[in-house]
Amino acid sequence: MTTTVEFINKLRNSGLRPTKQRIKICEVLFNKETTFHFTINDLVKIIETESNEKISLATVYNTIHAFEKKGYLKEIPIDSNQSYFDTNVTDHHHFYDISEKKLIDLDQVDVGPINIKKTIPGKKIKSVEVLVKLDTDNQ
Amino acid sequence: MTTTVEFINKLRNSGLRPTKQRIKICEVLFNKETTFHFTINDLVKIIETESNEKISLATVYNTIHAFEKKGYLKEIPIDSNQSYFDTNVTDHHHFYDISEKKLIDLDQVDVGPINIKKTIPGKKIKSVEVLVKLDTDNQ
DNA sequence: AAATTATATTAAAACCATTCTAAACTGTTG
DNA sequence: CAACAGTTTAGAATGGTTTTAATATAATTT
Repeated sequence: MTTTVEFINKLRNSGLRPTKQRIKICEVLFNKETTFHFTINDLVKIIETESNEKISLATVYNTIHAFEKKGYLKEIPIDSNQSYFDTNVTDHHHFYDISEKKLIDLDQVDVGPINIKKTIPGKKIKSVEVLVKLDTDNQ
Repeated sequence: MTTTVEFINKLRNSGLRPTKQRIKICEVLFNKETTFHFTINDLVKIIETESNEKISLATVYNTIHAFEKKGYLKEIPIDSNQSYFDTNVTDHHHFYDISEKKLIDLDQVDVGPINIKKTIPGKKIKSVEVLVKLDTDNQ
């Protein structure tokens, strides 16, 4: 079970003071049984439904960005005008269901090892992400 | 050498009439020795510099979307609020240089075969894209 | 615990890539 | 030439994200 103390640690590690709003964000993000994908709008809706209180967009963006920077969240690259985030920060990949605009986790095992054979001088690889786009299969 | 006739074909295939503006877009996109990556803003700048005439954003977006739909261009998924396109429509992948915000092609050979072992009922794979993010290597 | 300082929250405004709109324009056809 | 269909355009609208500046809260100092 995740405790409030852990949330406070995550916040402090991210350079943020533990406030009521931020702890609420933590509860929504990190107190679930499974990891999940979300947009900022999704998140705001969940928070406001669960807590029956409004939260400012600025606070949410602030906190999410700090968490992402620290590695407590991952942003998933999709060619969309909306950012998708993942509370699953282990190394893995994604299906993207185009028609439903939904993400589905793809374990590393389901993709196999990827060995990038090209290098760029002065640059090092930070991440390798595979995005598999899915279409409806109308045979 | 690419000719105007080919541009007209591409346009007609994409359901667009060949107009002066659209042919200009084709010249910028398809009359280069190498393929390249661009944002809409990049493209507009190139067009206006090369032709010394203004072009409307709406025209550019229209044309680019029609080409993308038809497969004459590819959109590259990056976690950004800006869309990146590629005139290289062969199957390949990308490096993304985070600090310079630049894309670099990664041939399939440089990545190796990717075999997705998971399937989703009723869905078929439309594309498999690998994005390798690069950081500055300050040992 | 009060006072002080530093940081957070907020609503609203600003920003900016993209899309939409409605009027003017172009080209084609009868 | 008139009528029609599709095109271009500037500017407005949209929508996700960021910034702002006033107010509130948390942390630190006394």
